[in-house]
Amino acid sequence: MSDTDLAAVGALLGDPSRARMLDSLMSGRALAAGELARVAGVAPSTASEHLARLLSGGLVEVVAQGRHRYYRIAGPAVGAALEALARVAPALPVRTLRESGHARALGFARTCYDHLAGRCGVALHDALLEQRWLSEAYDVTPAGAVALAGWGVDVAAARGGRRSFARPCLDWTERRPHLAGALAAGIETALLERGWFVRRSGSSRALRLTEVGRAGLAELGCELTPA
Amino acid sequence: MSDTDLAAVGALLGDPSRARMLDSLMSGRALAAGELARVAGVAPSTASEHLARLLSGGLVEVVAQGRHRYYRIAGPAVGAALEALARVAPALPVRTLRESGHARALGFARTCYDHLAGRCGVALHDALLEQRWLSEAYDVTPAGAVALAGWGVDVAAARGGRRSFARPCLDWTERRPHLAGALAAGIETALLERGWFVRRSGSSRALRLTEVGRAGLAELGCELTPA
DNA sequence: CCGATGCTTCGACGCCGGGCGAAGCGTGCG
DNA sequence: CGCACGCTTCGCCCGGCGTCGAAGCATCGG
Repeated sequence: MSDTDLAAVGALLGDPSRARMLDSLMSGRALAAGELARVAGVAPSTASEHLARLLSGGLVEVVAQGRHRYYRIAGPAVGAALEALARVAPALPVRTLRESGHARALGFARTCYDHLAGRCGVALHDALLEQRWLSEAYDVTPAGAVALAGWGVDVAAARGGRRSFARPCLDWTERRPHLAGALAAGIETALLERGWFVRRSGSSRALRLTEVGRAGLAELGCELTPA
Repeated sequence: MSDTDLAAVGALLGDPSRARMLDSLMSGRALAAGELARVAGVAPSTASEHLARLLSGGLVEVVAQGRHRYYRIAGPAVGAALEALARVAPALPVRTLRESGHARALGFARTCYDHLAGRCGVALHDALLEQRWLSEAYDVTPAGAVALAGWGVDVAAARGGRRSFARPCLDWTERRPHLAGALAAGIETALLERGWFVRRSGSSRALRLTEVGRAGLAELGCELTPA
């Protein structure tokens, strides 16, 4: 009847527990089954069944390490689909102060699969173009190559893979583009490495901008409202 | 707990009946509730409930016309999400000869939300670049503007909207890009208008290449295996 | 080796939601 | 004006799936 089984993958995403797990994994990190059980708020046994389903559905992949099994998003296509879906999903009404704080933090800086998003992500995107580190065709300029290398970004490696090098990705909170693609992933890694951002404890995707990071972004000409 | 309600959208897509409805609507056309009930294979009452859910979830919108209510995909963002999801969804094992024929037809030519996809879509994409109607940055060249105007494509209108003008979109059967965006939608409309393609009866998305269309594509340098 | 830890499998339970037919409501045709 | 038609709402049934705890397997530490 149908060509692809849209319903099957939809059903996988349709369960709140599984959705929370996937949302956590959208940080780009691989998480152990136990941690995923905790973020989903279910018993380990329940989480295990969910993960088995996600696995056989091809949405996540697993790597066994010792007595832990680490799960992660199966590939860029899955990440892209989740991004696209999140853009459609309506924002939940904010209920508690805690959630409100969390939402504000997400709007300011978060990871989007494996790259930087939120107001910081958009600001960085704009700055990279403004400073001509990136051309309008989203290619790295000679000046940009030097500067990015100074940040510890391996531009050549980002260009190597099959994954798209760099592209704009519409930010679902800002409604303006941030940078996505292999290069964006490399930049994200480098900025975490350099301590410009740290992952907020207790939240899977929210990031905190450090003083070092704020100074670094300011040097690029990024204007950021405090938080 | 969560920022967006991924699960809510997923649950909407997770039901086979709703998925079939959405798949039909991915043709870009608006369909009446009764037709959607038929393609989903459920009673009108059941279909009505599904449509009410899709409506309140913001995935479809409705326009009342006489005693019919026509439903269609709510917007480009929803279409993009469904496309991205279809790329993740595994192809179902083909069970019947009829389905096999259908699958072959889909692989050859189909609509992807509102533009041309499948082998024909990829061939057209390649030809547009090859003939330099489109630049490598996916902008229409002067020669392309003239030629497309001859097809009846309103290039200026496509450029006007907020929607992206033209961009590559990875084809999930060919694993090579076809053309998407406002321009692609205009081209699709023009080619249907000119009778290069006709919608296959009984299938929502599959297209049949006419003799006129085959000749036209050949003139562009498209090489197409028979079917 | 034996216990602790992390994860999965199994069995049982409960509930949500998809299914239908009948009835209600609005529109269009004769 | 009244019947026919398209669609939705309502009440009901039932199957599927998410949930947990207990038990079964691996791996690591002593």
